[in-house]
Amino acid sequence: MAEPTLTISDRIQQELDRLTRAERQLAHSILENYPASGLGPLTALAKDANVSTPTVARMVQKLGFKGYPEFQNELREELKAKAKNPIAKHDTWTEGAPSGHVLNRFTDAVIDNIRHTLGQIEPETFDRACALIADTAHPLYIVGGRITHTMAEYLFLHAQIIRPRVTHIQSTSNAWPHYLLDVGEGDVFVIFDVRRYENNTLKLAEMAHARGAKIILFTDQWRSPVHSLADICFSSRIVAPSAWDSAAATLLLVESVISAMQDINWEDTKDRAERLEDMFDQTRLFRKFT
Amino acid sequence: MAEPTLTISDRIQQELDRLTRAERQLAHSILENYPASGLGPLTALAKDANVSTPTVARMVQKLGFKGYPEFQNELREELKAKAKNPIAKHDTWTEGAPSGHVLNRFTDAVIDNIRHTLGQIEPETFDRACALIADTAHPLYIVGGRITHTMAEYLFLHAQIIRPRVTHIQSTSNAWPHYLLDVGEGDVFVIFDVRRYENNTLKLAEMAHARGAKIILFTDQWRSPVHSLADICFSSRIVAPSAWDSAAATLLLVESVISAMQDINWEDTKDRAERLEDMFDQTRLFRKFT
DNA sequence: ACAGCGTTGTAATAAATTTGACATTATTCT
DNA sequence: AGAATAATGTCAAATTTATTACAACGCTGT
Repeated sequence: MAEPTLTISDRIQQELDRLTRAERQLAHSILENYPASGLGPLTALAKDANVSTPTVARMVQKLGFKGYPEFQNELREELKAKAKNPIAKHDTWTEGAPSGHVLNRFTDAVIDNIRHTLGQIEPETFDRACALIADTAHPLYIVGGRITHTMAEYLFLHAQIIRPRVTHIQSTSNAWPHYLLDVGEGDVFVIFDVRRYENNTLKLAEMAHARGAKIILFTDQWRSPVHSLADICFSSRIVAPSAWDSAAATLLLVESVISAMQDINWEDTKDRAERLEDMFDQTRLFRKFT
Repeated sequence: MAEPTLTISDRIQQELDRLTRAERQLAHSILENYPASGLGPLTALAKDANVSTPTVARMVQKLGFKGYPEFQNELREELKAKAKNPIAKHDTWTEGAPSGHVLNRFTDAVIDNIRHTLGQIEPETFDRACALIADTAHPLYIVGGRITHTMAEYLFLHAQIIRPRVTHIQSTSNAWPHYLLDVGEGDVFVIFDVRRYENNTLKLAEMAHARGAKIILFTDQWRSPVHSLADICFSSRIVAPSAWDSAAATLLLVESVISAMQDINWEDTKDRAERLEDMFDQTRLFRKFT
């Protein structure tokens, strides 16, 4: 399908010469605040341009639309496309694969999720969360559920290098109450809970909250019930062309948190990472070369 | 005049908790294509969000507008203001954060990684890999290392729903040789191995290869030594503005594989997923509503 | 100057959108 | 488990909005 790629703005400018006096007046009024003015009621647009309503109706028909509503519809489509576009300039991500291929469809969805997720985050909130997570004055607990424990563990594995006193709890394990024994005022909990919200996770959050712990929640756009207990809540978009959800946007947030954490405690982190390297050397766990 | 500088989008997000189910559904629909969808007729918006028209009317009143037209009016004002604003907003992902903020820098890197990663994949190779992974005629083994076992487990958790005979092996566990006892000709191994390539993983791959297993490798752009044994190799870009690497592109591939797998075995998957739901219902592990 | 034609506005009509009243359904609390 | 309450949808009335018909105006050329 060959996209016209001709915006209404373009079309109006093209026709400008063929338009009559009142119509030109109107055209300029539309272009003045494009596309906002065209999206209001016909009456308002006419008054704005100091022309009569039928002039508006006639002009949109001259431009090839059946009526004003159809004209507005296309304006809105344009707006939608514009919002999507900055990133979607890639027709296909994988060369040689049709745009309907899983890889392309899935990647589109993930990029979209990322954009929406990031768009909803206030940088101050994010910074505050990172400061809390990086604060070594309080123990850090990381909690995940059935699927999300993978994200929790990913965070844990890195947090463990960056700072001491980090614990990973799986809410699906029935041993989780044990961990709460030592929890006190001001301890920090990072909790992951996405769709198919888990009862165990909620109970755990309630108990942690009752003990005065601060809760940072990573959830989806519909928000886990834990969010009412959370001090800070990040909701990622997780929709994907699949029977299951995508964790990609969540992972991006987690990795950003890790990156921010290490910047906060850089001296410590460097030191700890070096000591870790030494220990790895002694265990011969990794290959020295290649 | 003190401008509130609070966009409707902000206000909706702020109120999100106080909104009811149908209203939240609607709110998400508005934010999905913001502000385009809110500028159409109330009727269309309601249909889009699968709620009734009065729900829309009620919500905009809850947000403090006299009626839908007034709501639209403010949306248009917002749009005008945005268009007038000399700073082109959309070069940062998180509004309000400077382009040097971790979130923006990290996201840029991840999108770039995704682009590079996808650009190097041949769709035929990908399809072949998915066919192998989905083929229930052979057992499937999924192997991960120190950090990558989180990706391995993510794949495992989903693969387990989609097909039988899936096993997750952590190469860092010293029990991994046990798993190789039963491995035979044609078994399929999915192996994750990224920088700081692990000796255990390589040994495991060698033994699996010696037994005639097929190996599908997920590695980074520098390629794990396992790649010489692999039938299929995917290398993701993993560079990030951080002391550690980003797994986001790898996760995207994994999720795409999951999506493709389920399409291949859809009948089976559906059946298995339903049975799983039943079992979940019986365990009361998840919340039924909200 | 005035006939003719194209342009524009006024007013009435038709169509649509929005809002309000009420019944039904879901949820919460006891 | 059942009553009370809140949420949601259906339907109809009211309002707004778009369109059409027609009259007035102004320009152009003879």
